[in-house]
Amino acid sequence: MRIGELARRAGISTRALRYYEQQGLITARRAANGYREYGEEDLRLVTEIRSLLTVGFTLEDARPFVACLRAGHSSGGSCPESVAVYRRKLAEIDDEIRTLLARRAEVAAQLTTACPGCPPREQEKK
Amino acid sequence: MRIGELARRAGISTRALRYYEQQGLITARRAANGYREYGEEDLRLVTEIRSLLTVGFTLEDARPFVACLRAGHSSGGSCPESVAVYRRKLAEIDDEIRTLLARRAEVAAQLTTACPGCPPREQEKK
DNA sequence: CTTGACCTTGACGTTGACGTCAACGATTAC
DNA sequence: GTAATCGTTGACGTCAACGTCAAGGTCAAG
Repeated sequence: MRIGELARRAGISTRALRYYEQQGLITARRAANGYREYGEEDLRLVTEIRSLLTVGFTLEDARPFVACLRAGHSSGGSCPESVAVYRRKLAEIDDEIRTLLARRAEVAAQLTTACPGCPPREQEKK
Repeated sequence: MRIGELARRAGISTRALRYYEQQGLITARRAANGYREYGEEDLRLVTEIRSLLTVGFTLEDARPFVACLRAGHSSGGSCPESVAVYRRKLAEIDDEIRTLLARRAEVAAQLTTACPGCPPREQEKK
């Protein structure tokens, strides 16, 4: 399939696909006229990249997952490099959560200080 | 005082001060030679801006606080516009926290799916 | 007089993942 | 043949809060 079809099926733009290729995440063989030609396995790669991006991974983070899939593994996350990225990401997310909780407390404190009558408006915990 | 001294006392760069001025957050009278001249109240403004930025506010968010201080209030957060920003920020922070918690769960789930033997490594709740 | 420390206004670089032209060739439909 | 729809490679724009030159003026000390 060509780039337009892959883009539609993956739900992204052709620009994004060319960008991924430029970043070395995916490759495409070329038809005689210079058009990019993709197979089903490329859709798989793009899908993996997308799902990683939507949970906050960078393209750089996605590299080992793509490599894992291309190495023949059924899951992009089953290689040790991918697992390492998972762990690092979890740590990063935990850090951000802690930072945000601290900020929230700080802002709430400033609000009650500056405006003693204002209701605190508790956050519901899940 | 001139820009260098204000920068030192506020703990920021002169570039940042010029940037704040360019964004209309602070103003400076000019000496005969063109140098910016600041007073103690400007240090107060800059300090307010800084403390807001460090808790995740944008310069745009800081505007009403600066206006509040310049209007003569002892606290930048005691004006209704500032309180509105406080509330909006709290909502934004809560949103981000929720998003991050969802992401964390998602990533943890993917990790255990891709690597069933890997220890979950629980996050400590505070 | 000249160094050195300060100040001035531009103006480009940073970061990530693309969006959005521009200017052009290829293919298909009619 | 020609219009519509695809594809190609650049290359600049986006967003925030500055960092980092560049090229030059100002001022006190020695």
